Amino acid sequence: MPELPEVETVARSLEAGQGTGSTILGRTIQRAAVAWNKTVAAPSATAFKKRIVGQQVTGVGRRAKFIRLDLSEDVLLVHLRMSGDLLFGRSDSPIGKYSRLQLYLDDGLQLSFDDARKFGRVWLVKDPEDVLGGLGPEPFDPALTPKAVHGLIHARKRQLKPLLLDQSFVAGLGNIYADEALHGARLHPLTSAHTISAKQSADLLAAIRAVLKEGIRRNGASIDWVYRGGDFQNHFKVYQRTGKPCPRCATPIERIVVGQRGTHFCPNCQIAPE
DNA sequence: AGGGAAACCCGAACGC
DNA sequence: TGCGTTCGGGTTTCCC
Repeated sequence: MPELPEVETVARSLEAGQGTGSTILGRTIQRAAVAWNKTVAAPSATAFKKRIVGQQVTGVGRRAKFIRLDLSEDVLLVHLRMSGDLLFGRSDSPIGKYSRLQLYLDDGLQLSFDDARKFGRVWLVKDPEDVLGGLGPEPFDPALTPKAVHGLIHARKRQLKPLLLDQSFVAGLGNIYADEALHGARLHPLTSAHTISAKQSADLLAAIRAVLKEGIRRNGASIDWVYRGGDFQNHFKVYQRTGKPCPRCATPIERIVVGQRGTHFCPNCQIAPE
């Protein structure tokens, strides 16, 4: 077994089944501790613990913003929301101030779900579709051709920004990536979906993929005081850059609120709808 | 169908 | 220094 640091952020390595992901595979959950009841989506922390103990990790993966651990009987789904973190380390590591759930594995290993703001949730379900069923396609799904995307967008009479955040439309975009993608495609966040051209739909799809790729390459964004190791926040073009020059045309970035969400855009590159 | 608002949280950043 | 207030992230739920 590879030498382990005390704790290690696990989310990134799970999808590929590399590193921590492969280290977890095959291990059995010996004991579970729930430090914040609401972290466990349902039905109760006691039932959750009773059910998960004894199960073996048979697979790891991701769907949209959910981390997925396949267990021998059930599937454990983890949503980090804003401030959540999944940490892997030795079971004798001190329990963090914000630890909400600990899973003790064999061989002295521990998987811990930490979350300062208590927004994150975990689900233990027989059928992951109970939780994931409503999600739209993955942005990198090959079936999502420019033509298919244009068909989907054109069918919607909705502002682009809330549409991109709608997980049932396309799964996996958050506020940062929606703003950055719209800037990349030179589309104004308030544009009605059904008014955009096929070319613009294709540009939007390309921009979504480009922004996600860059975010992944930079290990994600560490915003606020929540540090997770990534540095994408130093490369935002519009997000949280109100008043600063657009990297494309130097016009000051503006901030508006759309669907209760802070929305950043360049008023010159991203032309407002009539 | 789409939009708006509130609720869930709490550390940080602000105003006084 | 120490209060009180506001903010924002993702999602669900409810209401117009």
